[in-house]
Amino acid sequence: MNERVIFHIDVNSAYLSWTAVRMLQLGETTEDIRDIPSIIGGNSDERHGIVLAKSIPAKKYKIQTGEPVVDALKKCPELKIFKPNYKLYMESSNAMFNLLSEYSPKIQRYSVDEVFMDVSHYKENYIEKAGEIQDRIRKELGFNVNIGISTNKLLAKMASDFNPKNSIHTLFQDEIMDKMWPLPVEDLFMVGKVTKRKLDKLNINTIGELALFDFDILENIFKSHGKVIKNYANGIENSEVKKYNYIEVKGIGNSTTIAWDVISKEEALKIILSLTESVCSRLRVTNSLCKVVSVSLKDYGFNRYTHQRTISNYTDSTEIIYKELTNAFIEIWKGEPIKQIGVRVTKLCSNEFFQGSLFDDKRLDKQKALDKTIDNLREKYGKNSVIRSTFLHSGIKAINGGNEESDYPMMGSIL
DNA sequence: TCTGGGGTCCTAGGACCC
DNA sequence: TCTGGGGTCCTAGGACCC
Repeated sequence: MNERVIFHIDVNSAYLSWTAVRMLQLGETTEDIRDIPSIIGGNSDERHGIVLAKSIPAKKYKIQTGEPVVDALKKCPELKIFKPNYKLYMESSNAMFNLLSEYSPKIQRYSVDEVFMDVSHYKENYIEKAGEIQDRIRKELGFNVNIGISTNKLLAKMASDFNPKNSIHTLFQDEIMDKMWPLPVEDLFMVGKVTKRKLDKLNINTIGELALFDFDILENIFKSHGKVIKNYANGIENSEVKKYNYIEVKGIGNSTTIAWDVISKEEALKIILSLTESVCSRLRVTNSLCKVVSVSLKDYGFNRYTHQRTISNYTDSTEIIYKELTNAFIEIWKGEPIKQIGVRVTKLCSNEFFQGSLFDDKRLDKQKALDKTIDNLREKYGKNSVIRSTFLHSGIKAINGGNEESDYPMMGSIL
């Protein structure tokens, strides 16, 4: 079998870079926010905003992705904060994807700012091509990317994480020992906080130590995950670069953290309804139906619990799904103050097989027509053009959530 | 440090069937 | 009646990713 050549392209501080480029393009500023301490922060007006992306100067103040905006400001009072703009990110991501598509038909969007591509057809000149891609993205789109190169997706991804930023790195099989094995074990893809803690106990500190560790012991402790990380540490991974539109979405969900204590059933149900509205409209936009609905709650101790219910028939009806979620909520809520509420639908299928006979029921037909009409109005006049009267003066957003990023499927845990 | 929001996959236990 | 073993489905929770 011929060896493959895989690229992993990763945008350097994507959200911040894209915001910087747009501001310069619009002439809003002559200052490049990549050169000053700056962050993209979520919902800084509410209490729960966190840092989504940071500039390199901000990094010098030890500001970290994921930490509360409030804390970041303490570390650097002159920090400039910008709101996230997911529409812009999708546009930027699309522009990069289109450019990259010129180089290979086997191209997989892994997340909003990461792409895998199989470029095995560039036999000898792949390094040159990587340089060309990097230059073109910088000149035509205005931002920097890292490119990792190897024979499989895992190694390409590990390589694109290497420093410095804005660079091209290879990580072929014969380079694993030198370039990957000395790294701390938590740098390995799929080694998170919990796995790291267990590896500590085994005195496994580097990727190399994991690679050489006894397999039976790992399998005993980590079950199937043991095999995954042992293989990854040895650079073994052979999944295909999947054309992204072939991957189906497994579930659709939205959740929200509430700025106040939710202690009444009525209030909680209103929030659930607002989340249901956005989940169901996403369901209908993708021509999908669902069979399982679940509600998840987080209390103030940050304990999360979920409850799911199976519906007798596949549906995309806001009314039916909301009714099931209401029941699910009543069944689990213990009456304690709630900090976060989430709604999710799974067991999806395409609606094309369900048109006609199954919807002979006149009442269902009517509901379907109503949902469709509302979707159309919202698309035409904005999502708040039609809102339920229950939300008037409630202080709760009529439609909560949505996901501009999910116009394409997201990543899975297996590359 | 006091923690957003979107996902996927895996596991274990219970229900139910043959 | 109180006993097998295998298979599948459902549900809750946990771990990981961006």
